[in-house]
Amino acid sequence: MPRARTDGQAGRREDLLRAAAAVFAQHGYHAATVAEIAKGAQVATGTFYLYFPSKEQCFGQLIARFYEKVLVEVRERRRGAPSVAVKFDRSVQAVLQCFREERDLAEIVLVQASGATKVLQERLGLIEAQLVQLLADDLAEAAEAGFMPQGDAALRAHLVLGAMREALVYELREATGPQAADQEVRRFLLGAVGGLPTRQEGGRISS
Amino acid sequence: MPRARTDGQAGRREDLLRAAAAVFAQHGYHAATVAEIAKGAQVATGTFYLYFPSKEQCFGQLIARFYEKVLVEVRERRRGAPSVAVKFDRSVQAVLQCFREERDLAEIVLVQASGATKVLQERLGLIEAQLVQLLADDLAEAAEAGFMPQGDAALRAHLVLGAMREALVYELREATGPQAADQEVRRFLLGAVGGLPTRQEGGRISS
Amino acid sequence: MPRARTDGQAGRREDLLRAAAAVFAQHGYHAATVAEIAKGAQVATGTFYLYFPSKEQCFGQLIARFYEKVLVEVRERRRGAPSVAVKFDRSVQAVLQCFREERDLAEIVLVQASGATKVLQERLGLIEAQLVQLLADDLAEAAEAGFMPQGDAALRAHLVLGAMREALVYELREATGPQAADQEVRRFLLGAVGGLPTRQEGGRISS
Amino acid sequence: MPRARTDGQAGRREDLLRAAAAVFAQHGYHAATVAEIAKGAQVATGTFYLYFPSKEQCFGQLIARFYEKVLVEVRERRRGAPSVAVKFDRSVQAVLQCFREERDLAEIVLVQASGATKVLQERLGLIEAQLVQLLADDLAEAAEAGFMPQGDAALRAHLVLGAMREALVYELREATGPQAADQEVRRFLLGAVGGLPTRQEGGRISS
DNA sequence: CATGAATGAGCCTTCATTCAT
DNA sequence: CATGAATGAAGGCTCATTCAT
Repeated sequence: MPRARTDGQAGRREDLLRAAAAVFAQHGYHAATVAEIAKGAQVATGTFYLYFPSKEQCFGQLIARFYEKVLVEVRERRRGAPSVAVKFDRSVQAVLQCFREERDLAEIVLVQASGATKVLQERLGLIEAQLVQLLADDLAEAAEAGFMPQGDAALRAHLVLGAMREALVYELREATGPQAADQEVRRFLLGAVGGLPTRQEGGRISS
Repeated sequence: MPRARTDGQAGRREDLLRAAAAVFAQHGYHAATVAEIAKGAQVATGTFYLYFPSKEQCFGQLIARFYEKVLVEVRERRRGAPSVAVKFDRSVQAVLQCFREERDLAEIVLVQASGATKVLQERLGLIEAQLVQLLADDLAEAAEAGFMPQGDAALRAHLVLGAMREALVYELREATGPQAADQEVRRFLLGAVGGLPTRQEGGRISS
Repeated sequence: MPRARTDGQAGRREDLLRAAAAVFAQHGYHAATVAEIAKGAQVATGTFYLYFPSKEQCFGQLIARFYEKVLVEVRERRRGAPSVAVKFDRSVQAVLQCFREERDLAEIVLVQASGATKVLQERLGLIEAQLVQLLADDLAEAAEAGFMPQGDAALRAHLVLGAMREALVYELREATGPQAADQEVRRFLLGAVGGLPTRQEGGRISS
Repeated sequence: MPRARTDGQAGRREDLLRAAAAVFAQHGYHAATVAEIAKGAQVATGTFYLYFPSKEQCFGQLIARFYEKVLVEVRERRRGAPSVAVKFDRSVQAVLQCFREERDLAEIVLVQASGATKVLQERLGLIEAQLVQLLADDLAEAAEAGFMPQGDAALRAHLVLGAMREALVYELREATGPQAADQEVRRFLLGAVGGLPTRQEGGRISS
């Protein structure tokens, strides 16, 4: 019996994804049960399987969907940047912002994902690699331009990502005000990366 | 029938911890089974429970034991450092080294731990906090001394830790030569942290 | 939205029965899903229940309809047979022919039916009993006439049916030419039954 | 907690097989639940999986074990038969006897097996093929010797098997006295197969 | 101390059936 | 009549944990 949706317009699928995000974020991949997700979306257990082939795929789609949105946002923001430094800085800002806007998904991607299936981890790895690539390109370009010594750009990109990840987790855990953090993180990363000059961006970076 | 231990002197407990590290590292917390751990230690399943109250506790002890060893090593290395910068640099080096020496435990602490129980995550968080504290103290001191702008030292410490974590994971995954990476990571972090002068340490940092 | 029927005149019900026969034949009673049957008939799942009270009943009707057609055919062919032997032989031929004409239904009745519900098995048993009865009557009559020793005619009829069943299944599986098989089966059964003389029927039996 | 076995000597595995045979025989493959089998063997559900990898495999082993015993018995009985006819007759008798001795397994192999998985059906088919082969060899030999017209020996063997199967099912259902049936079936089959002379065997066959 | 067979709660997943549209 | 999304009971299977030996 197809019970009418409480909500006006959004679909069952969205309800389920929302509920899934909440449950996965709170309990982690394994402790989360399909039953609870379904309950959170106010549907029967079986309904979950009308929209997702499995719990694993649901988790995977949640991650993919979000991370791809991040990538889109990052690429958008980078467009037309006047310099490598700005491009890099904007990428960082875009990532931070995206994650901040979605607490549950941030928790899932940053913390819980590693506890999931191997398949899932690989899937996430593939997407993450794209972001790493963008950052690595910038860093390679910057090194080329003499802003920093030559070196393993990929490793550097990972370092940047790692720092951002931890910053976000820190915010998630400590509920620190994002604005203050933002400045810190950007300064930290720009410094780490060789003191690239980005004076004109957002103004406040120039310490 | 108490089967004679293969090894000369170490105890059952150590066998089990070793086996547990291997199994947890390979499969992650959830996919690891007590049966496989016991098998790896050449003991019966029940024997596992003679040495650990539960799978969860076993995992916890594994993490705690290792991370505390890291802390000890870090504190040791910091003793008698001529400056904040050196103290900080030495801390970073100590951490990197410790994790590199124990691939399985590194994998567990850095990657698999987040997939475990909430209890376990909190336990790990508590220990990690001590390391963060050390780094944060250094960074606060450095800021005090004018080496870098004042700011949220704890956040900065987390950034440092995040970068290190990712560097190690990168090494774990890509099997990069550690030595090259080491230089990169140290330079990255020292740059990030304000260009602290550490010329005399290890020599090779001066780009 | 009542989608127009593809076929010219036959009803939804027939479409469903046809689709059901195909699906049941391919997957067996349990592995067959109502959804797939409906899909095969190009109808919505719910529509299935407009024509059948349940999956079980659908299967039952499929069997009953077909087997009753077999009975009708058998009775028809027996009419006016010059002797018991001919009557018997004609019955056998009729059964073989009917099953051969409907591969799907043959598969269902001969092979898949036994995997179904108890209720269904009983239902099939009841119908089958009618065919057994005809054969048993012939055999009893033949014994009466001295063509074969007295004995359990019902058992003999079952033996005949069993042999026919297996012959058909053999054909179904091995895709043997039916014509050759036909001779074998008839000879086998007539021999088994006491060498009843049926020279004039179909001609080719006389070895 | 390993509860002591009630029975004196037989193993858990046997208990489970016995219980499984009973449950499968009564309900068929699909309607049978592992829970009920376990209950029948007075063990917990999980215990079932200590002895069988799956419900499907359990069913498969049940069938295989029994049918192979049948084959062994048949081969044994055939040894040293003075003629093809006797060899054939003994085979039939051996099969009938084996099935009669194990009602549950007979029900499973003869009736319920076709409702099971495709994998299982193939497995059964493979074993059955061996029995068919033996019979086919006899029939080919008999044809060679001129006792019956040349023809498709494999088909004939299937006919024989089909008749036997149905006879057994008939007995299973009607609870007829086996002794009377035995004579009928043997006479039926020997007649079917060309009136092979087996006077000396069991004496009573000579009609 | 050691063993390992046994336990049983718990979870993912399927699918016949219903009913609001 | 037709639709097909929704339901939810039911069952196979896993594995941390226990305990009689």
